[in-house]
Amino acid sequence: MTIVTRFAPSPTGLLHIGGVRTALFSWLYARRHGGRFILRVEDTDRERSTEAAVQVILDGMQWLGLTHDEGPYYQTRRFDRYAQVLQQLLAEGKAYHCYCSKEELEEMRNAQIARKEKPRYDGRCRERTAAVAGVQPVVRFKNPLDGEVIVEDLVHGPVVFQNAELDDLIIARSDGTPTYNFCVVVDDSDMQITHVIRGDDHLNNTPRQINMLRAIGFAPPVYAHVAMILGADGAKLSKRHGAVSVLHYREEGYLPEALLNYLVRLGWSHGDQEIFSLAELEQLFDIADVNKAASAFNPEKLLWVNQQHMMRASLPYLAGVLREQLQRLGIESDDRALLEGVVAGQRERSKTMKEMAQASRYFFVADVEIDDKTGRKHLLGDGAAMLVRLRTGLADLTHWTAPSIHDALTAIAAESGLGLGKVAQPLRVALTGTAVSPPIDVTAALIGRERCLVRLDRAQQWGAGK
RNA sequence: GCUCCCUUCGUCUAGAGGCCUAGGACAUGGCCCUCUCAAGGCCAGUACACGGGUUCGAAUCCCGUAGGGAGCGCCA
Repeated sequence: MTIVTRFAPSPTGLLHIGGVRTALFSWLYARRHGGRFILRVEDTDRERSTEAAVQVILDGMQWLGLTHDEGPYYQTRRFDRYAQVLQQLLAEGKAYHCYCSKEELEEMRNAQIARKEKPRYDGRCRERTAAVAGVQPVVRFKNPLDGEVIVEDLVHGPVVFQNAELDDLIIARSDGTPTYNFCVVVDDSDMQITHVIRGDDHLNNTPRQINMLRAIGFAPPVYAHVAMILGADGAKLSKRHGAVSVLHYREEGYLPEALLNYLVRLGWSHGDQEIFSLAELEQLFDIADVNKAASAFNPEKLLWVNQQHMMRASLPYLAGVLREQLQRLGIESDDRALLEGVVAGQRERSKTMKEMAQASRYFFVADVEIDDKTGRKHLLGDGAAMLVRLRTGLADLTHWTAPSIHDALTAIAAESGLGLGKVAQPLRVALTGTAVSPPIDVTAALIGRERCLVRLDRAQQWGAGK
């Protein structure tokens, strides 16, 4: 049997990390078993669905590399099919028209709540044979009155529901449009979904869906309800901490494989391993190993995972990402050698690619601006004298490479009777304008002889002006 | 209120009766390395929600309690 999974977001809000994680689980599960992964957009709520939200889903999935094998399907384009199944259910007596007014239903609910009962439709229109004049009826599914439904859940194990707890839910509104639970059932059956992996807020809907699936003659799929992701403070995820569009993480300089790695570790693990490539996950991931409990989103760990991936990724790949991040800062560069050199020098001191770009301006611009406080500390007095020595010592270097620059600097330090720090810091400030950069020899090599000498001159001028 | 779900360090997790005086990771503190900042290495502190059972033995099994979450829409 071919495994078929699906990701079925509704384009009413943002595609955030919670949705991404269930998408990842579905995608991984299909990959792992050589199955198919379907993308289905549940846009039946025409009031709240937006084109922009659909685009974020599509762009986000593409950025993450969670490619679908089928779709995207849109529920709004399948209304004919839903109507067809609806007619079939009505004809077979498995669904019925309900003429109850909203006021009547409201009254019923209030009475039940007053009696401390679970509010539910009592089925009063079940046996009605005649239409009520002037009322456009809704259609309700005839749920079994007794017996039980067992949801075979891959993460929770079997979960038992009594049919008596369930009521006859509305599957078509009075305007004829189908509702969520009904569409899902028709789609899952038509698309021959074998494994439904979704948030556990749907666990309670599952027995109803199973009953409907059976009514239309489809063997229910296997379910896996995964817990939601909580905010860093343990409260429900909100815009404050992470409920932002997944594309936000791209802007912030996270690598997609790192985000995925972080997300998969929320509720899943493989021994003591923390860092996984996508290829490894395809081999190792199993939905049955996913935890039942909700987990909190930890931004610090995401940062760490991101850096781990940065330190493992290929230079050409990261150079491309750095180039994009620099563009966001208004810096253009097509110098692949420079970009790769900067990545190699900066990746162990940057948590994100955005941070790397921000800390690497001096490699790409013509001139640097010397931070006043830093300059005063390193470029005046002994520092000023060192600038002179550096200028003469570096000007005639035969080869402008990190090793030869390093040799020249240690020679200057030795003959001055100073530590390397007294030599490197003035140079660093002169070249970068700041007190922080990759190893000074590497930094100088990347900036190049011409710009280095110019910057040394400028630094001297800067000091003279103080 | 009713139904369902969940509960190991601050956080993510390992743990499927003895290997647990509970392991790893992030974060935190200290030390080492060191031209800055990092990265890396070493060390430290901190957890089985609570109460009963079952058992020679329980984080692991059972039952309660407490706490948290979800659902109960002509929303998805």
